[in-house]
Formats: sequence, C-alpha cells, structure tokens
Amino acid sequence: MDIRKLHIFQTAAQMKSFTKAAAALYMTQPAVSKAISELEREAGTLLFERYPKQVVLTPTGRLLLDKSEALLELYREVEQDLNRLDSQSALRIGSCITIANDRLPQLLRLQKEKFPAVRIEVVIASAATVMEKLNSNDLDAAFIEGVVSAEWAEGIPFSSYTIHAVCSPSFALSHPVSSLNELINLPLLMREKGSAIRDTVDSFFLLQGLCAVPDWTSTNSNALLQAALQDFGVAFLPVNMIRKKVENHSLAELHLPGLPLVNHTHFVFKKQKHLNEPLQNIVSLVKQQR
Amino acid sequence: MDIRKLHIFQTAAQMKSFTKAAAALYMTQPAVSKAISELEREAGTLLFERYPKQVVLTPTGRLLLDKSEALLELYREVEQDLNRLDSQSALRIGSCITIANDRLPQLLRLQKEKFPAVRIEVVIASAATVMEKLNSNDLDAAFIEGVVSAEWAEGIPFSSYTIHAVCSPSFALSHPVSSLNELINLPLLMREKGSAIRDTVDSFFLLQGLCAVPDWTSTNSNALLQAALQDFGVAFLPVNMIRKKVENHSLAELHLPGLPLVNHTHFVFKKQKHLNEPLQNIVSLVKQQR
DNA sequence: TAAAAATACTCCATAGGTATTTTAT
DNA sequence: ATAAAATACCTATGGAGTATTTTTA
Repeated sequence: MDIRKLHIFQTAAQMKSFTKAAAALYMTQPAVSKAISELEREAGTLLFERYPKQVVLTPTGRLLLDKSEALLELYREVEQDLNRLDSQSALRIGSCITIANDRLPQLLRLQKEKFPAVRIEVVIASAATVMEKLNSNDLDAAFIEGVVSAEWAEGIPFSSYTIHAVCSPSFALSHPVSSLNELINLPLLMREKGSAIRDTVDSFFLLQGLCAVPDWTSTNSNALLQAALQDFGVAFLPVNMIRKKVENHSLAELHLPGLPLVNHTHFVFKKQKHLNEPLQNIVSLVKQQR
Repeated sequence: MDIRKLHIFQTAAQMKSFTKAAAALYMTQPAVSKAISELEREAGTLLFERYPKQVVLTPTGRLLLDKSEALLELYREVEQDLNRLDSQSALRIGSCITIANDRLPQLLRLQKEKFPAVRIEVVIASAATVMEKLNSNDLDAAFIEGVVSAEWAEGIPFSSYTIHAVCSPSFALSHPVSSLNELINLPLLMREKGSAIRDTVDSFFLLQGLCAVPDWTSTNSNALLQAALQDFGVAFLPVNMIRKKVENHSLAELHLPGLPLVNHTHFVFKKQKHLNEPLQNIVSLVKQQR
C-alpha cells in the first residue's frame, strides 16, 4: 500500500471506471488495473466489482475509500506545505536580560513585519543559561552581551552600551573620589559573578591590579539602581538605565580614567548553523541596526 | 515527497542520527542520507543541521516533523486496517416488507453474532424498488418474494409462505362461496399491482381465465387485514399474518381448489457479485434456514 | 459485437546496496 | 584521528508504457 495506489483507487472509485481514472490521472488503463489489483491482493479481498460498463465498489472497497479520504486529504496538505515551510516555521530566540530590556523588542517587531507567520519564541535568561540552550539546540540563536568565547559559537556584533559608575548626588558629595583606588574602597553595588556587566567591571579592575569586593550583589540591575538612589553606594549600571536620572541630577556619575566601560552585544548561533530565510532576516536586521 | 521519505525523516529526527535511523529501519546510512537530501531538495531548505556527533532539526525541519506526525499516524492506521477491511465493512441489505416482518430479523441476528463489527443497513421497500437499488448498486443484496426475473440477478431460494384468502366469519356466513368464479365476484381486498402477493394472486386467477378487480387496493397488508376483520370482503394475506386469527376464529379461511397459493422468497444479488466473508455468511445462513 | 478490464512484455526510474571520500571536531 | 554524513557507482525491483487477449452483457 502506498499513497499513489490509494490515489489511483480513489480516482477509480470516483470515475467508476479504470479507463476514465487512467485518463484523469494521465496514465494508461493497464497501470490503473495493476495498481488496483495490487491493493486487492494486499487487502485480501475484492475492492471493485467489474461490470462491462462500469466498476462498482464492494462493501470493503467503500470502507477503504472512506478511510483513504482523510489520509489523502492530509497528504495533499503536507505536500502543499512542503515548499512553504520556511515561512511558517517557528524560531526560538534567546536573549540576555539587558538586550531584552533595550533593543530586542524593536528588532523583533521589524522581523514580525517581514515574516508575520513565523512565530518567535523568546527565552530571556542569563548569558550562561542562554549559551547552554544554544549548545543543546534548544535555541536557534540568541542575543548575548560580553565576549563570545565558546568555540562552537559564531557571533555577529550587534550593539554596544556603556557601563557607568553612579551613586546618589548626596553620596557623591560625602564620598568624593579622584582615583580608582579610592573608588574600590567605597561600598559597591554590583551584579552577580558570571553576568556580563560584572565580568566587564571585574576585568577592568583586574587590569589595574585591583579587585572589587561588592557590598551588594544582585542578579537584578534595577535593585542596584534603587540601592544607589538610597545612598547605599556606587552601582555599575548600563547607560539606558541611568541616562535620564543623570540628566535630571537624581543620579551622579563618577568620571574617572577608563570609565565608562563599554560592553558589546552579539547575535550568536552555532557555527555552520543553517540560516533559513527568517533567520537570515534577523541577521541582516542585526547588521543594519548595529 | 512520499510516505516512505517522511518515515525515514521522522526516524532520523527521533534518533538524531542518520546512521542510527538506518539501523532502526534495517537499511544503510547512504540510503537515509539520500532520502533526507531529496526531501530537502523538495522543501528547498535544510531540514537537519549536521554536527559531527548528531543531526539536529532546523526550525523548518521541526515544522515538517510536526506536520508529518499526524500523516504517518493515519497512514499506519489505514495500513493496519487494510487486511481487516472485510470484517469492518458495512453491508446494505434490501428486503421486501413481507420478509422484513417475518424471517429477516432472526437471520440478521445470527449474522450479527458472527460479524459483530459489520454494520448492516437495511432498506425495506417494495420488491420493485429494492430490485432497482440492487441494479444501481445502492444495495449489496436483498430478500425478495416472488420470481426473480431480472437476467442480471442471481437468486438463492430462501423461504416459502402461503397466501390465504380470508374474511371475517360473519362475512363468510353471509357470502358462502364454492368456486373461484363466485370468489372473484365478492369484494376483494388486495395489495397493489406489482407487489409479489398481488402478482401471484393475479397470475393464479389468470391461469383459470379469470381477472380479479379489487374493491380495496393497499400497499400495506395490515390495512387489508383490518378491512377484512371489519366485514369489507375477502383479503389475500400471507400465512404469518392470519394464522393465529384463523385458529381463534376471528378470521375465516376460504378453502377452494388451488388455495392457498404459495410464494417463494429469494436472497438476490447481482450476477458475479463478489461475496466477501460477511456476505457469504448470509448466503450460508439463507441456505441452512430455508 | 463492443466496451472495458486483464494479461504479457518491455523499458526505465529509482530505491537501496557497497565502497569510498569528505567533513568537522 | 575519528565518527558520521556525503558521494559515486552498481543492481534490481516495480511502475508505466504498448500490444493483445479475455470477458460479459
């Protein structure tokens, strides 16, 4: 049994004639005869009764026709879909929190305009988690901040953002600093180890032979912002979180040599990952928006 | 695209390896590779990403897998059914009213015991209608009373029943008859022309050079029975309708030479009709019950 | 006798095999 | 260096064609 034979069978049933079915299928009558008799051999019973002017389904044939209808319908549907698969597929995109709060929504909106049928599942998590999921093929691609170190990964530079040392104006007045040595001894409000911002800050201090020991550690940047506003110390935060507050003087920025720091974000996927049309579009969006 | 390729594709997706899929399908790795790459050519896009230790579905591949699942499921179901079709098929059996009221229910009960899964659709109608539906293949077989004259039909003798001339006892008293000549001048209650009973009665009279002109004509024998009970005349009715009433003297039977008449019933189907197992069983039931 | 289906045969496409090469870690 | 997929090439099954025979009303 195969789809081909069922299709011939269905046509013959509709036409009530092997000869007419053959014509409808652009094939010859013997080919139809053979296909049907092979089906009958498989079924172990007659499917058509042969009369001189027409063939008529047996009860068994009627049943098989009934069962075949849905199958052939579904088959045609899948066959139709086959050359439109790309534009219907779903993408699974990862993102670190910073980018998800910043550039991601706008970029995905543009993507959705071009591929409205392509569902996009977004997983927002730490860079480490996202990279893990990327490696285990649970994600197709991801937006990551910091360096792309994994050798199996390929990164396309996306955006950059600066990391600023900020505190409340009153804290700045009471704790004036003119060097990194002084800064490092203030109470510091920092992201957790392993986060992109923390790694950047840590390696910056390390280059100066210094080691920062934070008073506060948080996986949530906004919590650090609130702590800074309440005079708890100096926080290292991305520019988009603090720009307005610095402008209206509700936060003070510490200007020291080497500050602010710069972090780069990347669009990352596995090396030799196949980029289908929708994924390629994200790549080009990344390139033109960086 | 065909079922075979989709099945190979599905297996490869499950195994995450062409080599393992080949083993599972008892074929070689190159054959799997070829089937997949042919699908990819048809789809116009990559379905798997090839890594040294495994293959992983692309977004498009995931979509195709999703769409294939239902199709393959249905296919396997139909394939399973293929060699059990006979015992699941439905029979369409016709019957004239007389047999439907008499022997049919018991016979079909026996049939249902042997083939519980074979649905039986029964069409009860006049002999002429039933024969028409048989000829146009709207019925598989039928129970018919009277002679099977159509040359395209094959009849297996089933039962016989007698046709009796009956009237109410009071009518019998007031209209004594001793010959067919006298009978034919009484008010007669008869089935419509074309019905088996009417044909039998008519040809019986014709053989005697007589022609019956009924007062009442009905397609429903029971109506004739009621009329007879109400003194309207002499009805010609099948034995099973009148036996008890004759025994308890609520009806009187007219005993004249040649009466009662005999009608034969047949199980009829088109010549060279294919008899599948369930139909054959009905044939044997008919033969052993006649 | 005429129609439609079945049969006999021939040819070619392709599914699947073996042997080997390529690829990516 | 290794394991897996891709490629090259060969074989054989079977699907479809042409020509012909059989069947049944």
